[in-house]
Amino acid sequence: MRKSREEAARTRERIIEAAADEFRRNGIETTGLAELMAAAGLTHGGFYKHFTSKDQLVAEACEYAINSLAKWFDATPSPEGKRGALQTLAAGYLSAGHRDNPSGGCPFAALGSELVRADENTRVVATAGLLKIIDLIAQQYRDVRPDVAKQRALVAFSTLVGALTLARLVTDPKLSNLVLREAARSIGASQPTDE
Amino acid sequence: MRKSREEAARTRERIIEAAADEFRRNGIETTGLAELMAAAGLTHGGFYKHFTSKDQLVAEACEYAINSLAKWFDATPSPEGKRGALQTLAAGYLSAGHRDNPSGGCPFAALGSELVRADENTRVVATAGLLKIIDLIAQQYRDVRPDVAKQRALVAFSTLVGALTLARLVTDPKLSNLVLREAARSIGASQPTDE
DNA sequence: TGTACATCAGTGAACGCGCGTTCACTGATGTAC
DNA sequence: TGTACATCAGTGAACGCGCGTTCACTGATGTAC
Repeated sequence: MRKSREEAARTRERIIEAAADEFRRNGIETTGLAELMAAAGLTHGGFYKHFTSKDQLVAEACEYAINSLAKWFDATPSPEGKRGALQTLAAGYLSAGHRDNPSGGCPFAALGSELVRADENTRVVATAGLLKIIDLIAQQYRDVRPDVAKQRALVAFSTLVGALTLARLVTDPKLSNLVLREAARSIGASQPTDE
Repeated sequence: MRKSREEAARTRERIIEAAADEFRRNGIETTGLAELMAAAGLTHGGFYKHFTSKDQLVAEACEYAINSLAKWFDATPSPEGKRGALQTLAAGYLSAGHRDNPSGGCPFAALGSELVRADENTRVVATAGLLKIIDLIAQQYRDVRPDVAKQRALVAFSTLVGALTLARLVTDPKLSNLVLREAARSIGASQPTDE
């Protein structure tokens, strides 16, 4: 039954990816290890060959999810049409697609209130990840001092996370769309277009 | 052992209050009924004399918590010193006290990502509650049309919820304070002072 | 107003269930000579 | 390069535990006459 080193490393990565998806879709506390290992195509017994505890996996899955978000933030902002880069970024984050598919999306929105109660290590990872994200957003605020850009980025990201969370929990689709639209508009307005 | 009708009604209310507190402090899925009933000074067996299921309690506790928030939003906004009513409201919501004591505070920030996965009835209650809160905030945007005020209130509340959530999950106290401060400043700036 | 009976709020033990974690086992992979 | 042995990734059963829920019971409250 033993697998080669490379295959084992790939398995480990597969568990992290499955965990990142399942946690964001279904919640951290609500997702069991058996369900998770099954999603990775394994039985639950092998889990502890790769991780020392669920908490360790939570931290690594959180890191993985934040890195995905950072990659997206880094790749997205090429201005399209009349929109500036920041508008494009906000529109993508606050899209119906992102709202309706938490699994591949922002872990701060999908897990925000759960992360508050997560163990120290996970919160340290989340803090470092947040700073990375803030830096990427801050780069979109040109023509202002770096510390001002960071301040604006913090506010913008707060609005993004809050709006996506509210848009997801609301049962009225029109209200949900309104939240997304207005938040996107407000962030777009905070930085004038290149026109 | 039987209690009078009034006492039973008071017990029911006590359970709801304890649940609203414990859920916000400890999470919905993470808080057991036994723990909850103990917090209300009862044994867990009696729970089903008052509620048909945990889900029903979740919905009622959520409603209770939102009503508390609405009362606070309704009572707070008397401008103090140089601040306008909206600034005062944002400063209170984004205070260190609120951040450090989720139990009596905003359920959208404390439970946001859990409410997304809550049962239909709870989300309906949360949606109605959100509309009430938005209306109260919108009243602070004078001199604009009501629909514009509602749009601004939605954005402002998104920022409040997102900022408080991020401020709570971060392990660095300075960063946490910065998030609160900048979000408060941005909301204050969206409506000029009365001066 | 007093008595007899029904009601039901609250207790505490018990239910099945799924959780995170452990463990004996399997057999392909890696290592030593 | 070939053989013998150690390693260890993955399996599947089992562990104790706490969960939401049920239930028989208690005894004060409420109701009927």
